[in-house]
Amino acid sequence: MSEEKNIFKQLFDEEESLTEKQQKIVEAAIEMFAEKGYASTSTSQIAKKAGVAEGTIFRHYKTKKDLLLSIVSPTMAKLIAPFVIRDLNKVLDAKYDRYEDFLKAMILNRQEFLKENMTAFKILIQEIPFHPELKEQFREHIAEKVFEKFVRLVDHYKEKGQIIDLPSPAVVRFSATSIFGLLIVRYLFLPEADWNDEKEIEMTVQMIVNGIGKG
Amino acid sequence: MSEEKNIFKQLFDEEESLTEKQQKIVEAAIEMFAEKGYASTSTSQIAKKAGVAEGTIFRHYKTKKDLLLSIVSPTMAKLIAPFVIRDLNKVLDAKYDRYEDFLKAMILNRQEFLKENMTAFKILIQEIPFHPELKEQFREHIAEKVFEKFVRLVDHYKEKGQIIDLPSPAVVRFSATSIFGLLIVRYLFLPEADWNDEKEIEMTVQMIVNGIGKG
Amino acid sequence: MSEEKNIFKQLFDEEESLTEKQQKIVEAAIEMFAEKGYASTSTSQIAKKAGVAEGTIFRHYKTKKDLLLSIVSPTMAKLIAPFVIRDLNKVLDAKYDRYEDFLKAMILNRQEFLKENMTAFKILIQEIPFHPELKEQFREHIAEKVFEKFVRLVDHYKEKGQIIDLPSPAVVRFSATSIFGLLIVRYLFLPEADWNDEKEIEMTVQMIVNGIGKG
Amino acid sequence: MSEEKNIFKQLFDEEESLTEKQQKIVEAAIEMFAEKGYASTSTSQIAKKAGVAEGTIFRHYKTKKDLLLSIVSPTMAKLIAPFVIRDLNKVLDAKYDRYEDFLKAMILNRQEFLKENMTAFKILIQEIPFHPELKEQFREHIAEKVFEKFVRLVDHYKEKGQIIDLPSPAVVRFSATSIFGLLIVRYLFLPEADWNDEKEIEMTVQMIVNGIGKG
DNA sequence: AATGAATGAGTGTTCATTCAT
DNA sequence: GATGAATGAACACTCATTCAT
Repeated sequence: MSEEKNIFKQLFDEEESLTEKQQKIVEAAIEMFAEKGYASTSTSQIAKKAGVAEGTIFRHYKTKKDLLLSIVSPTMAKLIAPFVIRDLNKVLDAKYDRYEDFLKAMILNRQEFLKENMTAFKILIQEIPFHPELKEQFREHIAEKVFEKFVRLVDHYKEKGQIIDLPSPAVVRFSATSIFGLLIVRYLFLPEADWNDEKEIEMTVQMIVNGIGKG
Repeated sequence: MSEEKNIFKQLFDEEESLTEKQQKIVEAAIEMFAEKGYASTSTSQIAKKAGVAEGTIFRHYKTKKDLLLSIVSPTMAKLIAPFVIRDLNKVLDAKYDRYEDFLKAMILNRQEFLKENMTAFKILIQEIPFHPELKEQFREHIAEKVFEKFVRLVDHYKEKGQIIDLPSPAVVRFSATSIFGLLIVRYLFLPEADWNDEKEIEMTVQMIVNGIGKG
Repeated sequence: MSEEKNIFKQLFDEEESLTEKQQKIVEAAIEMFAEKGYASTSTSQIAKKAGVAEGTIFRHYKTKKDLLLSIVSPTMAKLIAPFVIRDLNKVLDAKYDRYEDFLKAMILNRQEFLKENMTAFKILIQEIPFHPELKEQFREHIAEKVFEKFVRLVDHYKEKGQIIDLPSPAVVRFSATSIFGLLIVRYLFLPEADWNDEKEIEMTVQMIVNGIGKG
Repeated sequence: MSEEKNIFKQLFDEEESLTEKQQKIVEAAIEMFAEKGYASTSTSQIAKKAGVAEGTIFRHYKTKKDLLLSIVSPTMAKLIAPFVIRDLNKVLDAKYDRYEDFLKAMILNRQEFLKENMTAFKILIQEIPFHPELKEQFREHIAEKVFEKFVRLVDHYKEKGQIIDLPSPAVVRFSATSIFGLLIVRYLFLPEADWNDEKEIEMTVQMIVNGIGKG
């Protein structure tokens, strides 16, 4: 619980009190980390791109890694925020009768977020493998909390008779990789292709729910 | 075409003529690149782990990047090898009546490969974003050739009446992300979990083909 | 002469007009300079320890070295103060018939001073070798004026027949190093040992006087 | 015991296997450390003065501090070497009937050593206060072993009736500070003055012995 | 008077690469 | 073929000092 609070406190602290220079540093860092990777981006390059002195970076962020985490931790927190609200099931009951509707709503919602945080998200998934702290945050928040919530959610729709009798973890994995597959292809692999987003989502949800086989 | 030749030539060159020291260098490099990333692994660390002098690395590989490519390019080539054989369709006709069977066979086959080349594969997907040459190789070989072949393959099964009438690229994307989703979760996220591989594949193919909806 | 005035002016300036913050800065600086040395102590560390902003230090002391000198120069001045009074010989005639008595009185007096200014004294002797200004002050005030005065003083007691016929400079050096040897061992090397100060002084004076005394 | 071995192993290892560049680095470092102090000497300055690349320093010495210790530890070891030979007392019995003779011999011997290692010795005493490892070495080797040996030695001459009945530690301290007082004044304070070394030693020994001698 | 953000030169150290042996 | 000493540019980070508030 305190962990959760922490991650969200970081989130808001940062959002508000960023000085102008700090803002520029973060922007430059995001751009460069995404393009060349954290390890291959030097603080002097960030400083130059941000138009500040190199020392200024270290006045705001104790280390280069601090700067990375200040970008990537809040992104992870915001990414999973919709799933850690306390009464998710109530929302679902009230608003989404069908798993299909829930999926569609969720994809749209997260797509909106990713569209605006694509670069930070890219950094997040690129750097997770190299930083134990990130791995740990990922494990704790996503692999455990969100996954578990999602499993219960699938159970919920199973009880309603909407989902076939396969193990819920497998269903969750299948749903999740299909969704993230779409979003990653859409925003990371081929971001400049001409997409009809709504239709792609529609089709993806349809394939998840109905599969691609005939009759 | 010459690119393609290149990639395969490298593949076989390497396999055969590796001296003992070279073998040790490559092994050490694979282990460290996977763990800490290319940029964060120093040639001196590789040399130490391989038990050779630092200069020896540069006798065999002109640059550090050469060493990376000697690991990663053949891996990409081998990974997609089954899809670039000239008469894939004939094979399919002869052996796999149903898309389902093809999928199952393919997943099993690639799983076998990944199991033995997991570390190199990990490096491959981790480093692609940071190296234009790799991006280009990926684009040319996978995003174009393999994807295209896959699309024709889906068309093939569509004509047989086995696949619903959605745009083939969407179907391919869906199939591919579901499969890679499984393999990545299985081998990269949770490699030490207790998996019943055969059953997972079974279920995944079933979900791709039938979806998760009821009735 | 103007130098001398300077050194004493500083001495009193400081004593009186120190603001509260300034006091804290000086205290923090003394503590840290003694422990880690001038060069290895950063102004930011001093500021933090003093509980003031870094800029505040530079409002009171133009440079970091100014801060050092404001600590060390007055200490040197006070240390040698008893020797630069104009009519030392009269005092001696009036009060100390024997060299022995003079030595004992002097050691006791300087010991009192060192006990209370040990840390600043430590800084003084540690930093003298690295700062030309301090070397110069030392040379001018101690190596010349005080030494010369001491030589005349030994001559004085020689005339009284109390000191053997060795060159006065050698006698002075011997007396001085014996005394400072005691004080340095006592206060810098083994400050927390259990000392019987009076007895140590007694013995040291006895050894010096036996050494150079006449029958 | 193993400590002792260590310190002497360093001593000889180093003496022999120094490459030409390493020799130059050490020479440059000694010169600069003595002049400006360890903390105020930068590795780039050392490199420049030694005529090598900065990286070369770190090929031979893992850190800047390693370089310091490689200079200063052997110096301390050699300085105290004559006192840690196993059968010091036998030597004394055989060669020096009188404390006076022993003192004279020892001063001459150590003076010879200091003359040739003055700069390293200067660094040693300047840096001891700032480096816990050096403090510890000093405490262990000098403050304990050598001091203790010296005390027994004074006891030895006391039994022979040559030294007055004052506590041996005080006698040792007095002798030692008088001797080091001479050597420090001679070699550090006023190295370029015109000294009659033999006569100074003669006088100092005389004053010490008169001071603590019997009859 | 006091602050603390900003600076840019400088720090110790690591790097990929070269080359004489 | 293999070595490892040597390089100098680059690295993350710290420094004393300035100045607008």
